[in-house]
Amino acid sequence: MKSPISIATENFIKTIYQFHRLKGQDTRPGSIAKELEISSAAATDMARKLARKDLIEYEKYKALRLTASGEKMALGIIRKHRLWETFLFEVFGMGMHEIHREAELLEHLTSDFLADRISDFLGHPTTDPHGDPIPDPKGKISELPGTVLLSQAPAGMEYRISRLSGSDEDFFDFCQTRGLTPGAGISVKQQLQSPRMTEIELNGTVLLLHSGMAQTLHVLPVPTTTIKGNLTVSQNC
Amino acid sequence: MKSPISIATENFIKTIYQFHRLKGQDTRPGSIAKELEISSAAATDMARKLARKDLIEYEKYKALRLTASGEKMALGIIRKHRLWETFLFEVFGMGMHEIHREAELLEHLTSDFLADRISDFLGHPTTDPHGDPIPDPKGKISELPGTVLLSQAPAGMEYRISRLSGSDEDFFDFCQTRGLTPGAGISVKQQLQSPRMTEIELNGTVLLLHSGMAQTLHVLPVPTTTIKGNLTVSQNC
DNA sequence: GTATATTTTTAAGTATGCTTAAATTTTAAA
DNA sequence: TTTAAAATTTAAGCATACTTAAAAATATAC
Repeated sequence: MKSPISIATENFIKTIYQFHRLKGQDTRPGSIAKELEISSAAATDMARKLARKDLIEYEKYKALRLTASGEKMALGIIRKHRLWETFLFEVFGMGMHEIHREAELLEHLTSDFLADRISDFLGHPTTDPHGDPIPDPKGKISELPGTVLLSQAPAGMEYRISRLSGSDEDFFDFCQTRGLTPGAGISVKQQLQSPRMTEIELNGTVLLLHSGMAQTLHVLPVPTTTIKGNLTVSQNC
Repeated sequence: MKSPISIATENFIKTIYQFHRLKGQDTRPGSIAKELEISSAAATDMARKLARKDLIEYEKYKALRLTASGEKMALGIIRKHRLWETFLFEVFGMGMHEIHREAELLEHLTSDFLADRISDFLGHPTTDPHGDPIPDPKGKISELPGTVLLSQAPAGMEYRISRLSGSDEDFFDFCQTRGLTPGAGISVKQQLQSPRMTEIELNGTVLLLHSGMAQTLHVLPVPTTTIKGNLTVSQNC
């Protein structure tokens, strides 16, 4: 009696994966609940149910952890999400905030078959427009080692933007007009405390970003040589 | 307190619309239940709930009828379904049985915004690959007047295929190899009784179709002149 | 280290969307 | 027209996915 997987379950599993692997955030029921805008009680309830289905390892009062099968499911959903984002961006020319909103829905009713057709059509891309890696059909994902949050990047070094993990329109408008796109080269001038801000330079312009912003930008340190101009080519080709 | 529309509700409303308007079939709870593979009790239950939301007019023991608002909803879903089918067929080159299966899912999580983007991309098509009309964004649909089921088409006349309303792979394979596509010209030779069959000719070949088959093919009588060859241009351009 | 605050869990309850079984109504047949 | 068959409705029940409120456990502050 294998019950079909619900959208609620998919979102729950996906959120645990993202909080754990991508953001290093804690994965206790309360955090997941906040993200999904449900009560903590509902999250605990869901955790116990999914533990019975062997998707989550659950111990009272502990953080939630995905099982191998739960992780595989998460990667399948993320694959569909990122393929849709890439598709809507490249083929329909939709904006960065729009593609996320639509992919958030489509990911749940997309068959593995269709996901593969989208991937074929796009020429099997390895990253989406935000710079996030797209898992392969088997759930293999090539995370870039060495990527750090801009807010935690040591000052006095050169970096390349690897990801924009925000989701609202203003954020992407700002990034686009300033040239903050995946692949762009920047240098971090200073990490300021109280208020926490990050001073960066790109294209000869100095930007002072507040911590919220600096936490949504992921960067990759660039070996040594000076960066000239704004490289728009992705580092993941 | 407007509750969000569920997939179950959308399928229920859509089925009533299709049974009523497209097939002339009866729309009592039992018929809808059979189509959706749920119990009659569940269908009655759903009908009463949707009547409270003013999507259905419900009287005990009577056929179900959509309200204006229910019909508008149905047309919105059908628009998304047919846009997706057209898209998957034309852009991804997917087969007729595959596009239906995928559109059946995607239609439920597609925003009006995205539907319009798909329509833009395709150049605002008016019919899908089955020959079915695509409702416009306001729910206006241009049903072709005079379309009849092949099983009910008087013999001794010329017709043009207007729709293939089947859904399984074998059906479409047969239609494709025989040239039975929307726009193709045929002539009906005889309507046989016991067993009910329809004898047609197309491309100089005589085909004897059983009633189940002849009920899934919709045709449009052609005025007078003889049809030469297989016209593949749709009549809805 | 104890008190307090926070978080998690349990408990009780609700709406949706189904099920099966029994009762009722309608339809069709003899 | 009375009866039998078929369909619909009602009733009781279940799983999912939530809610709020109270209880229990954990974490933090003094």
